[in-house]
Amino acid sequence: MAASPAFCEETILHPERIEKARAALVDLITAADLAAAFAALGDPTRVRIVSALLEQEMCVCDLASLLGMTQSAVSHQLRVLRNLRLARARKEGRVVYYSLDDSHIEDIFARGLEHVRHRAGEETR
Amino acid sequence: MAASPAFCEETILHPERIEKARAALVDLITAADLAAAFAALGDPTRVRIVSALLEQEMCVCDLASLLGMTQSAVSHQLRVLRNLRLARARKEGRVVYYSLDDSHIEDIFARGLEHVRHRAGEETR
DNA sequence: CGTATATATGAATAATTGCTCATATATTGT
DNA sequence: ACAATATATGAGCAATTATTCATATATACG
Repeated sequence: MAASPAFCEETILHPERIEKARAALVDLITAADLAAAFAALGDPTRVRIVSALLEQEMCVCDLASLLGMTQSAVSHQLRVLRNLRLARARKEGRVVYYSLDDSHIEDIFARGLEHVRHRAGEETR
Repeated sequence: MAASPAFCEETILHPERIEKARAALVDLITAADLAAAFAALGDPTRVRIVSALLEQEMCVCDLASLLGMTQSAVSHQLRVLRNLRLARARKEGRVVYYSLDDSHIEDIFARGLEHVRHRAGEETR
């Protein structure tokens, strides 16, 4: 017996901490979903899009003009936000208006801003 | 006169919305900083590390054991979190204990979890 | 119906990134 | 000083991704 698992050859210093952490650890699926949601905010272009949509809903061509980017590039990024339910599309004729999907996004964005502005006040090195 | 800017050939549907959004739009530097912070949370491994650190501070080898990953891989990811001030290192002899750097992170993480769990309740397609 | 406009999308490419392996640094104990 | 241990780090590779270009879809207008 004692078939030691081949996938973990690591040293263990605090078994009780590992057990405690294992209870709190998010499962792989949740971790992947959560990472995907944060990754959607992990791009400067999408951050700027979200900051614009915080103010009001906007159509694709206005966003492209605002950001100084091509319609195609903006559309691709909007799809990312839409697929992850960070943004929502509303169609009116041939114009598609995008807005933020739920209030979680505004909260998360605001906290993120607090974090980087707090960090900006530190001397980094 | 009328030197039309070469970087924006896009159509404009609502000039007043663009002006309003321009006032709210985060600048490029802030967008990059914010995106970097979110991108740090945009990886499943780092999400799991953060979820473990929500419970208590942990050393590198315990984290490696918990996650079933090599010490090197975990150390690399911890550096990302540390560089962006999401995690903090405390050295005690040869053991380095990591913890979350500030309460923003816990808030952001919790809101993110709400978002994905809220989404999980929807029928996606 | 045909033309123009607003948006979406597929393919291709360049840049970024997560992990592994090997090795370096730092600390403890003998 | 030497060996063992905990962590950090540089190089390399495979996978992912942001943008561009070309084109497709959809709606409005004549």
